[in-house]
Amino acid sequence: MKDTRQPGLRAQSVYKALRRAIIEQALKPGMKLPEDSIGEQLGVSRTLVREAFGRLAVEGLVELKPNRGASVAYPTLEEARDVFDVRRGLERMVAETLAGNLTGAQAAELEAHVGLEEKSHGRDGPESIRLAGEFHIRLAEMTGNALLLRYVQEVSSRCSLILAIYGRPHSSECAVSEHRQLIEALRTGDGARAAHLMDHHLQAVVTRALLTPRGERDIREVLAPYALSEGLTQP
Amino acid sequence: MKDTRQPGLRAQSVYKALRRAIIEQALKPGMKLPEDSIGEQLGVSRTLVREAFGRLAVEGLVELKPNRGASVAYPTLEEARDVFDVRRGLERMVAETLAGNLTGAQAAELEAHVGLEEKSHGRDGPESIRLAGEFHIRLAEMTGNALLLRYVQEVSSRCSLILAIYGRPHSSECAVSEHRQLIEALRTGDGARAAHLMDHHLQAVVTRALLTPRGERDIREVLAPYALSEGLTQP
DNA sequence: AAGAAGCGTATTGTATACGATTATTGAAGA
DNA sequence: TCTTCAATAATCGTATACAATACGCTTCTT
Repeated sequence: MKDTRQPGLRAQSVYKALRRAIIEQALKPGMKLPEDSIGEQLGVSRTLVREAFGRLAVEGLVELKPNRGASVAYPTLEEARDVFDVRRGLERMVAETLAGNLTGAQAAELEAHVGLEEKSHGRDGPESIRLAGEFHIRLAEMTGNALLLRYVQEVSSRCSLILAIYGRPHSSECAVSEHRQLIEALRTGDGARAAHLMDHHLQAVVTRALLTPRGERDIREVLAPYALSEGLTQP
Repeated sequence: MKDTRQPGLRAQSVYKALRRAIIEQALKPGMKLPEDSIGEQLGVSRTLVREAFGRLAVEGLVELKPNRGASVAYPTLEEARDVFDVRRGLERMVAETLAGNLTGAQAAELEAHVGLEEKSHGRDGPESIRLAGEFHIRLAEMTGNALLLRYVQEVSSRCSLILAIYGRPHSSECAVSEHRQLIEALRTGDGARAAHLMDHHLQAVVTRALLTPRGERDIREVLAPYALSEGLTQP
C-alpha cells in the first residue's frame, strides 16, 4: 500500500498538524485561519501552509473563500446528512468485504480494541471518542483496499467536525455492544447481517449524537435570549 | 450545492486543464510533468502548477515523488481493482438513493442521454466513451448528495486512467441496453433490482474492458518473445 | 570494456517580494 | 447619535529568487 503523495515532507507535516488540530477541536469549526500567523506558529512560510490548506479543503475540513482566506469548515446540516449517508454506504462495503475474510489475528485485534473501548467508557474524555473512531478505521484498513480506507478516513474526520458542531456534548457515540455484534457477524461470515448491523450501528450513532441539532450559527438565534432578558425588542 | 473550494480562479483553471488533459489522454499515464514547462505552456508560474498537482495527487491522477516531481499516475493492477470495487459500491449507493425518487424530468433526461449514447455507438471516438461516463455522473448528480457526487467523479476519472493503461483499445465500455434497464428499475422504484443491475453493469464493464490486461509494465513480459525468436534462453 | 567517481545542468523545495483585494478604523456630515 | 466614506492596516494571490537535491555525462580506474 504505497503512499503515493508526499509533496515534500515539511508540507506533509503542516498538513498533519492542522488536520489533527481541527479534529481534536483545538481549531474550532468556523475559526479563521490566517496563513501568516499559522506559518509563523509552525515555523514555515505561507507557501507550505497554503499547500496544506489545499488538501484540507479537498477533504472538506477547511473552507477556502477567494480573497478571504481559509477557515475551519462549518458544515451545514445538509452537508452533515450527506456525509453520514456516504459513510454508511462506505462502511457497509467494508463490512461486506470483511465478512468471512477475517483472519484469527485480526478478529483478536478487534476484540482487544473493543476491550479498550469498554474500559474507557464513562469517562468521556477525547480518549473514548478517539477509540470509537479508530475501530472503524482499523476495519477499513483490514479490507486491504487503500482507496476505501482513504474515503473512510475522510468521512470519519468530517464526522468529527460535524459532531463538534451539532453533536450532544456527552454522547457516547459508539455502543460497545454493537461493535461486538459486528465482529461476531464478520467472523461467522454472514455478510448480509454484517452489512445490516453496520448500517444500523451508524444510523444509531446519528440518532444518538445528532438528534439534537444545537446549531447556533445564526447570530440572531444566539442573541435572542439576551435581547429579551435586557428588555430589548427585536425587529 | 456550494462549491466550497476556489483557491483562486487561476489555480482552478490550471487544475481543470491538467485534469482534462490527463483524462483525455493527451497526457499519458506515467508521463513526466515538469513544473516549469507546464507553467510556461499555460502562462502561469510554478506556484499555481504546484497547487494543481496537489489536488490531482489527492485524487489519484498524478503521482508526487519527493524531489522527483510529478508524473501522470500509473495505477497498478491492484490499485485498479480497488478503484473498481469502490466504484461499484458508490454507484450502488447512487442506484439505491435514486430508486423511486426520480422525477419525470430526470427520467426523461436520462432517456435522452441514452439516446445520444446509442447514436454515437459504433464510431468509438472519444465521444462515445465520454457519453458513457457522463451517464454515471448525471446519475450521481441527481442524488443531490454533493459528497457522493465528488467521489463518483473521482473514481470515474481514475477509471479512465486505468482503462487507458489496461483497457482494450475499442471496448464499448457501457452497453446501452444495460443503461436502459437501469433507468427502468429506478423509475419503478425497485431499489434492490436497481442496485443489482448497477453492480452487474459495472462488473460487466470491467470484464469487457479490462479482462485482457495488456499491462506490459514488467520488462520480462515484453522481452520474452524477443528472447525466444532470437533463440535465447531465459533463466 | 565495465563500473565508479566527479562535475555541470536541470528540476524541485521553500522562502520572500509585491501588487491586489478585503477588513477596519476614524472622521465628517446628516 | 447614526450613517457614509476615505485612509490605513491586514491578508490574499501570484511571481520570482535561491538553496538543495537528483539526473546525465565525462573521465578515471581496474
